[in-house]
Amino acid sequence: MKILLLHSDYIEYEVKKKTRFAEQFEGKGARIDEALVVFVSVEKGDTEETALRAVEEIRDVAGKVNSDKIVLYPYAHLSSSLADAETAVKLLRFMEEKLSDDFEVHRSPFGWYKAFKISCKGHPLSELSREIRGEEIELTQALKDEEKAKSYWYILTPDKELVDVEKFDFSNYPNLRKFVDYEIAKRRAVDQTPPHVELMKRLEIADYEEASDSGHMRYYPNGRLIKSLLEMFVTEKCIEYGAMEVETPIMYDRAHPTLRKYLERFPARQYIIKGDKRDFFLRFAACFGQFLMTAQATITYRHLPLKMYELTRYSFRKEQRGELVGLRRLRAFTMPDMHTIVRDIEEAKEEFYNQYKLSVEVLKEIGLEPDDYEVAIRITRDFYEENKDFIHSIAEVLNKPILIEMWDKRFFYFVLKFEFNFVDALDKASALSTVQIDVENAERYGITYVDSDGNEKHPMILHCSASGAIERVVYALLEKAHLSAENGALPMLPVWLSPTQVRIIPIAERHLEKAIEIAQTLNENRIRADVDDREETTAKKVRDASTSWIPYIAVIGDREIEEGVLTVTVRKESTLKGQKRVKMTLEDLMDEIKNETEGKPYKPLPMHFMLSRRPSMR
RNA sequence: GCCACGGUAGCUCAGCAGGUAGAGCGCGUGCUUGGUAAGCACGAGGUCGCGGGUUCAAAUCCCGCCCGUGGCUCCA
Repeated sequence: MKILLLHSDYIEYEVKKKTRFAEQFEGKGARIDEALVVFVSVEKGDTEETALRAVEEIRDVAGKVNSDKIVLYPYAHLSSSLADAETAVKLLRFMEEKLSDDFEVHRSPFGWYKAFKISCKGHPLSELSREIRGEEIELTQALKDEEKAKSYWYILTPDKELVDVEKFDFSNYPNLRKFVDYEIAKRRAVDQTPPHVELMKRLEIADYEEASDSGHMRYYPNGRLIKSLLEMFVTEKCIEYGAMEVETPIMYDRAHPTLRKYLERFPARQYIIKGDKRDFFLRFAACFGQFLMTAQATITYRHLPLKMYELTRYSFRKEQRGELVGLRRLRAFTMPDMHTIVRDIEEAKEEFYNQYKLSVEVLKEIGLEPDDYEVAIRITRDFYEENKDFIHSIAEVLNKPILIEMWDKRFFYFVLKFEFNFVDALDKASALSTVQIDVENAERYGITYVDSDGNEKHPMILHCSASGAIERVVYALLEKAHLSAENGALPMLPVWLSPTQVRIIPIAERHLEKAIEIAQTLNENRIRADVDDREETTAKKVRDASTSWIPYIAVIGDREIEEGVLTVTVRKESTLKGQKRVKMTLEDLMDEIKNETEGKPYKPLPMHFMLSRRPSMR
C-alpha cells in the first residue's frame, strides 16, 4: 500500500465520471477544511494487516500535525501494482472504520474520475509519503536495492587514470558517450521500432508469437540455424576453455530455503508455475542447478579452478512489459552460463582476467569487434582500492576507456563484474558478455573444498556468460549490419552464420542440371548451397539472392559451362552501385569459403536446396 | 497501471464528411528460355481484431473489451 499525506487548508473535489470499478455514490463532491488528506493506492498483496499499519502511520502523522479531520482519497497513480478493485474498496472501508474511532473521517468514492483542488499548508511535515509493505512476492530485495544503490561514475582511461565521468573528454569516443548517457541518464528519446525487428522478420529469422506471452519468440528455420550455430560455437569455446558441460532443471521449488535467499539477491522477476503441491519458479540462469550440483560434489584444492557450463535454453525473466523489444530483451532467452569455483581472491582475479580475454575472443570470432561494444566495470570501492593494479591490467587488454560504476557498499552478491555493452542504431545499450566474482553464494549453497591444510573452506565463484544471450548476439549482428548499410556497405551476416552461403543461379533451364550438381558438391563439402530453380529472370533471381544477404551468388550459363568456371558475385566486396564479380572455379570458391569459416561449426541447409520446393514462412 | 499510435488479403499498407472492399508484393495459371537488384498477361484470395449501440444502411460514427508497438510509471 502506498499513501501520500498532505496537511491541507482545504480540499475540494467533484465527481465527474464513473470508471467500471465505480462504487455506488449519490453525492456530487465535498469540501473539507483543515484536514489531513491521505491519498491511497491499495496494492497487490495488501491485507487488513497492511491496512492497520497504514492506519497507524496516519494516526501518527495526524498527531504530529495536530489534525482531527482525515480525508481518505483513493488514488491509483501512486502504484504500478494495484490490487483488484474489490479488495481496494474493502480495505479503504476498513481503514475508514478504524480511523473513525478517533477522527472525523471523510472518504471520497472509489472508482470515479474526480476533479479536485487542494491547498497544502507547506510546512515541513505537511507532505509525507509512506509505503506499507504487504506480502510482496514479485519484487525481490535485489530489485529494491538496485533502486537504492548510490552509484559513482568514472572513466578509467587507457593511461590508467580514473577520471570523474563529468570531466572526461568524450570527443574521440562517441560510442562510449552514447553508452554512458544511456547508463546514467537512462534516457530514451527514440520513438521508432529498432531496425533489427524489421530485419529479423524480413530475413525469416524470428518473429513475435502472439499466442505466447510477450517476449517469447518463434524462430523460423533460418533463425534456428543461426541460433544453433552460435550455441554450438560458444559451447565449444567454453568446453575448450576447460568447462564440464552439464544440464539442470528449468524450474525449482520456490520455498527451497537456499534458493529463496538467492532469489532475494538477484534483480529479476520470475515466472511462477503451480505444481501439484509446491509452487515453482522458472530459472533465470543456470546458477541454481550448478550450485546444487557443486555443493554435493567432493572437491579439493587440486581440482581448482573447476568450471561447469550449461547452455540454458531457456532462461526466463519476467521483464516489465514495456522493456521488451524484439530480440534485444526477452522473457525467454538462451544464455551460455559458466561457473568457476576458485580457491581464493587471487585465483578469482586470475580467472576473471582470463575470462575477460575469452569473452573478447568469443565475440570477435562471432563477428563483433571491440569497436562494436563498450566496456563497463562495476565494483565496490573497497575492492577497487585494494586491487587497483589488477583493474588497470584489465584496462590494458583492449586499450580503450572503460566506464566504471562504483558503490560504497556491496548491494549484490558480487564485488566485481564487467560487461561488454553493444550500442545499437538507436543509441540504446545492452550487455553481451559478462563475468562476475561472487563472494556470497558458496557459503549460501554450502559449497566447500578441502584445502591443502586439510580444512574445508568456502571457495569464490565466478559467473561467466562468454557471449551473452544468444538472441541478443543475433540482435547485435543485425543492428551492426544495419549500421554498416547506413555507411554504404551491403549489410550481411558473417559467412559461417549465413543460412545460405552460396546461391547457384542457372541462366536457363538447360543449365539446371549442372547447377544442381554444383550445389550438391558444395553441400557434400559442408558448404550451404542452394539452387534458384524458379522460372524467373536472372535479374530477379540475383535481386532476391541479394536481398536475402547471400554472401556468394554464383551464376551459371553457357559461358561458364564452356570455361568450367562460375561467375560469382562477392557480397562483402560489393556495394549497391558496383557489384564485385569474379570468375572462379568451384574449387577456388570452396577454398575461399572454407578459409572464411574455418574453426566454426557447421550445420546443413535449414530448408530444401531447391528454391521452388521451399515455402515462404510468413 | 498511465499516455500515444496501431489491428483491413499470406506480407506491407490505402480506404474512414456512412451507400456492394482497394493497391503493390507474394501465391496460382499461361506466355516468355532468360546474362547479374523486380519480364508480360490473366486469376484466386477478405466475418475490415471482438462485442454492443446509433442508422434504412457501419470497415467508416459512438461505447466497451482484447491484442500489438513505442514511451511513461510521476524520484518532489
